[in-house]
Amino acid sequence: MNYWLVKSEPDTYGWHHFMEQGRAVWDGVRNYQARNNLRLMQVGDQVLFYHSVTNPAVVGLATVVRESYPDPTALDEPVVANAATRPTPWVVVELEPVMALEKPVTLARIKAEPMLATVALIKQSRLSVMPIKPDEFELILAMGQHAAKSEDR
DNA sequence: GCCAACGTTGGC
DNA sequence: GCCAACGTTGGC
Repeated sequence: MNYWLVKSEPDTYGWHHFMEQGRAVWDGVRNYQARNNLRLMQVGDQVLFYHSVTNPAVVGLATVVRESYPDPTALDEPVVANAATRPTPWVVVELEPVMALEKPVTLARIKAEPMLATVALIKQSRLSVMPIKPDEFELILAMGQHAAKSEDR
């Protein structure tokens, strides 16, 4: 099993919206590195759901329920002239929520944790779909389940 | 609202 | 193939 982190702006598509829908087609990714990561996702992989821009934090856990297929929202775009023979290069996966974290793991806490200094979230702040190492994943999840810490929010 | 970092585009 | 200009993302 692999572990990932996906970003979404809460004002555009937040965790609560995701929970209400119960399932999301993760479309609109238009970055090759992020696309490559989508292609590697397998059913059952665990996905951290991160809110960017507004109160940046990991807020929930999701899982992959359908592997990558061509992004239907890309078909209208003038990406490829010969669309008849060459499909869009962009893909989607489908995700379902597993649980909300008891306490959001803020970007500030992630940055303050030495063991998380190498996560792509920090090193490559603009990447919207990134792999997470198992140890890092477990730590972030644990940080989100410990209601004790009082220093933030 | 500002700005730094990054990715993409297009001229040469 | 290089690089400047430009657009976008995302933290603060």
